[in-house]
Amino acid sequence: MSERIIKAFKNAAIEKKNRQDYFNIAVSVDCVIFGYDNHELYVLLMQSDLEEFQGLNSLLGDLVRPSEDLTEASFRILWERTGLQNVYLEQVHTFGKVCRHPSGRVITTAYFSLIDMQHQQLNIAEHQLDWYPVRKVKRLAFDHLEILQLCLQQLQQKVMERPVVFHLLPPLFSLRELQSVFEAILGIELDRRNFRKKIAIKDWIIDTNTLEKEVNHRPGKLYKLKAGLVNNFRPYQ
Amino acid sequence: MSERIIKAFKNAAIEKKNRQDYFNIAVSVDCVIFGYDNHELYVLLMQSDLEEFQGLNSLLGDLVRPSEDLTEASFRILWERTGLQNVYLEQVHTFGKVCRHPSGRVITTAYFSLIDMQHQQLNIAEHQLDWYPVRKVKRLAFDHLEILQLCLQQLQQKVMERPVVFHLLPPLFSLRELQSVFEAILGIELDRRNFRKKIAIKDWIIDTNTLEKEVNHRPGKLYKLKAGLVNNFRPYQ
DNA sequence: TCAAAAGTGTTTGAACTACACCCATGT
DNA sequence: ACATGGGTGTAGTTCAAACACTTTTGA
Repeated sequence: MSERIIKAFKNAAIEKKNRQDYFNIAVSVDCVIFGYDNHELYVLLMQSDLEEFQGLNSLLGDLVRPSEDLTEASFRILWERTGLQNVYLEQVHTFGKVCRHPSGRVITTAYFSLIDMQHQQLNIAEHQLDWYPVRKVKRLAFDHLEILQLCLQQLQQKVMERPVVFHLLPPLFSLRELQSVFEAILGIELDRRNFRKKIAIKDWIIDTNTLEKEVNHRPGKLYKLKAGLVNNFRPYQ
Repeated sequence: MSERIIKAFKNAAIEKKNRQDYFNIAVSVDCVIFGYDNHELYVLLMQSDLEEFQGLNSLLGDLVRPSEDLTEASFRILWERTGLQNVYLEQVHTFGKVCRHPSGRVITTAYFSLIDMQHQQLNIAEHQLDWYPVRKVKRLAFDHLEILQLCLQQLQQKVMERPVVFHLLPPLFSLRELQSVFEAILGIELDRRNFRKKIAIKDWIIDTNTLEKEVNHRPGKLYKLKAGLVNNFRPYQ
């Protein structure tokens, strides 16, 4: 099998290499799991158990098994570490520097994921996971800080173009909450009236004719995401 | 070394796997090399030498060596197959389906590249390469058609935002040529006056105070790309 | 009645679209 | 002189930003 792969690539002016050489790269995926709560964007991190990175946090990642697709591996990691299924995942970039992992050659494909951290029950304690405000994350193991930053940047770029933020919110949400999510992601304040106009134009949400409850001010209308706008299991664009 | 990698990933609820299992994924890169000539966008393809895909073309790709970065691998392929150096490369996506390669498990990271096909001398004949109009490519080996389409889409999305098209042109070019490149990439016609206004606003190019020569009509002014706008060797965004 | 957030419209400048005529050069 | 593309401006429209007051509810 693997001899076939090497043969299949023999065509160019490459040197002959033996099996050992070509199958010496491990493949992993790392998931940047974003959550939102109370005007703040969070990322789910675990404690690195690598001695080189003692005391540092890292993203949730794992080696990809030969029998699973890259996306399957990401869904598996989310499932194994958090118990979540049916989450939104989007591939961002593959990091392939020779020395990015201290134990050997590992390339990793980064995905970001958006989840409703208030209403999904995570097995957080069980796996030593914790939510950290993205703003405050200054150091991570490996090149994970770089990965986090690129995923955030990607999220920022897409957030106004496509209806993705709704994965961070419960099924029913107020416009105030929605605006707050945008502000947390973009790191800027938005004008309420202009924001509402923009959202109205996008035609992403539906007025449910219900109101917020248990809130000590005038309750806002609750909206829901329009059906059919999101493909959860779309591995790319 | 590789035992260390497996150990390094032991933390989660993964099953113990032996080395064989984890190092059974090969890693390759595939390059979508775009060129422009005479109102048409081209892509550089080679004949697939895999029996499963006899008669079909494929992108230029190769296995990544354990000792080289992912980007280095792409530059190497470009260099080995075309003799080109210093080209513009941008990572697009990593394709990781289990069955995408008939000979075994190979994940591949796709890059696109933009080169000035009129003025760069390629070793085309030597490697059975050829330029094909992107519009006309209907079938390719592996999942390479999908890769090509995604790269084109990415190029289309970026082309108005960032000064990348200039890599498809010689150092000096007329506005007519520039517009033509945009039209070829986007597959639409543009209004000349509006296009010029838009480009003027971007502040990407400089009037060189020279004129086209050997043209049987009124010669256009020649422009050049403003210095400092492009990082060639930027592996992502 | 107060605090806190909900809800709502108008004005201005910038950018985008559509569109037509004269100009410079080679043959 | 003519054919070919080079070069330019204006009017109408759409989009983004700035900005303030009234309303509803709970305490």
